[in-house]
Amino acid sequence: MSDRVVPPAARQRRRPTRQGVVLSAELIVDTALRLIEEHGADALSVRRLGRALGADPSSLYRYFRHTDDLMLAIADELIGRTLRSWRPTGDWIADLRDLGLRMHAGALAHPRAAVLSAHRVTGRAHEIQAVESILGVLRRAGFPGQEAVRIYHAFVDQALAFGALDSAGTALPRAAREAEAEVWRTTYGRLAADSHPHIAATARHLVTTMRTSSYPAALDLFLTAARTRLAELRAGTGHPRPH
Amino acid sequence: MSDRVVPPAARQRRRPTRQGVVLSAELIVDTALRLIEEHGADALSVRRLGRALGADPSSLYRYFRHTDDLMLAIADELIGRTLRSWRPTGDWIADLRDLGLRMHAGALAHPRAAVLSAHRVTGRAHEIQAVESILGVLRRAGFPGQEAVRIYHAFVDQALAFGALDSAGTALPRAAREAEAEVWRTTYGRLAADSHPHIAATARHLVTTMRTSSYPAALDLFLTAARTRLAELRAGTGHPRPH
DNA sequence: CTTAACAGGTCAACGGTGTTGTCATAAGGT
DNA sequence: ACCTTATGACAACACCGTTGACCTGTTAAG
Repeated sequence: MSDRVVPPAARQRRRPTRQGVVLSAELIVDTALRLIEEHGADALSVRRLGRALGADPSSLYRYFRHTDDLMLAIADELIGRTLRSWRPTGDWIADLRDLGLRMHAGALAHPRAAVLSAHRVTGRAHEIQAVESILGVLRRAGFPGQEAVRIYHAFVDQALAFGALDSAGTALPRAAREAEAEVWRTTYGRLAADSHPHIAATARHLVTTMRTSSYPAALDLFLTAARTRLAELRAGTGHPRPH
Repeated sequence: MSDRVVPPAARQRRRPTRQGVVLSAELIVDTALRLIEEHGADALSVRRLGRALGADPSSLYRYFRHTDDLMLAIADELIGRTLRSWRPTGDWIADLRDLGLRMHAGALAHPRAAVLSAHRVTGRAHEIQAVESILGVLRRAGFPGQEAVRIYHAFVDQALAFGALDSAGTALPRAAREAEAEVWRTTYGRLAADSHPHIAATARHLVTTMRTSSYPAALDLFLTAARTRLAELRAGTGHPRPH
C-alpha cells in the first residue's frame, strides 16, 4: 500500500475532516511538534496525533507512508528552523561555533523531537541545504574535499549527539534530574581522599562543572583541533593522528 | 503495585517455571543482553524475553518494577564489563583513546541499553571507579584540577553521546537503515554542481564517509585539542579559545 | 449545470506491546 | 504434616502501528 501517499504537488481535493479540519503535511508536522513539546515524546503516536488533529488516525497514512516518514519530516523542519537563524560572516571558526551552538540550542528547545530525530538522515530540502552550507564553509577555509567531509561529519554528529544527550537530560522528570544533581554534591563531594584521591582533589570543580552541558567546551576543543589540522595541511605535514 | 518486587537478598523460594527454568535477576539480565545481541534491539520486549526464558511475561515483574528498571540493570552491567576490559598503560593519549573506543563499542553492542542510560548519573560503584580512573589519567598527564575536570566532562559526554547516537542508528529497523544508505548514494550523489557545488565536489567522499561512525575521527580531534591545550598550559599561555 | 471519477477521510480489524489484578501451588519453616 | 507465603501463571486492559474496504465530497470535463 505505497501508493496511498500522494505527492504534495498533486494534492487538490482538500476535503475537510469530519470535525472540520483541512489536513496538510505541514499542519500534521506542526501539530506533532506541539504534541511532543507539550506532552512528551511518548505522547507522539499516530492515534494521539489523529485525535489532536481531529481526524481518524489512518488519515495520516495519506500523507506519510509510516511513522518513520513523519519523524523525518519533523527532523527536517527542525533543521530548517535552525538554519534560517544562522548568519555566516566568513570567519569559518566563528561561523562553525555559532552554528554548533544554534543547533545545540535548537535541540534543547525541542528536546523530545531532538532525541527522536538526531540520528536520522532525511535527504530532504533543509538537510541538503545545511550540508551544502557547512561543506562550503570548510572548503573555503582551505580544507581539501576528503578532509572537509571528515570534519563536516564529526562536526554535525557532535552537535546532534550532544543535543540529543543534553535533551534527554532535560526530558527527565524533575525529581530524577534533581536527584542527579544531588549525586554529584553528596556522593562525589564526599569521597575520601585516600580511596579516591583524584575525585577528592577536584570535587569542588566536579560539583560546579558537571551540572552544565559540556558541549560548548567540546565544541571549542573540536575547533581547536580543526585549526591545528588545517595548519598541518598547509605545512604539508599531513599526519592526522594526535601523536 | 510496587511491592511486587522482592529485593534479591530476601529471595528464597526458587520455584521453577512451568518449563523448568529457575529465574533470577541475573539470568534475566543475561538473557536480555543475549536477546539484544542475537535478534537486534527491537527484539527486546517483556513478552519475547519471557518466551526466551521459558516463563510467563508477567513473572518478570517479580524482579523488575518495569522495563526501565530492567534497562538500568542492563546498563549497570555494561559499565562494569567495559571498565574491566580496559588496561591503561600510562600513555595518557593512548589510554583515553582506548577507553573511548571501548565505551563506544560497548554501547554499539547493546544499543537499546546505551540509548536509555547514556544521560543518567548512577553514582554507583562502577561509575565512581570510572571517574576516578579518568581523572587520574588527566591529572598525571599534567592537567590542573579545573582543567582536568573540564576535559573529563567533555571526554565522557562525547563518548556517551556518540555511543547513543550511533546506537540509535543501529537500532533502526533494517529497512530504514538501508534506506539511509541509499539516500547518500542517490540523493546526495546526484545533486547538480551548479546548484550544490560543494556537495557535488565531495559526493564521492560523502558516500563513503557518511555511512561509518564519525566517533573515531571526533575522538582523535578531541585528543589533538587536549594535547594542544596541555602544551599551552605548560607554556603558560592559557587562552582556551580556539582563536 | 450535470455528472462521473477519484482523492482522501473513515471504519473495522489484525497482531503486537507493557502492565496489573487475581488465582493457584510448591517450597520452607515449624 | 501443616500452614504461610513467595512466586509463577493466567486473563484482561488499554494502548500501539498498519492496512484493506468502504464511502463521500470535490473537481474537472462535457
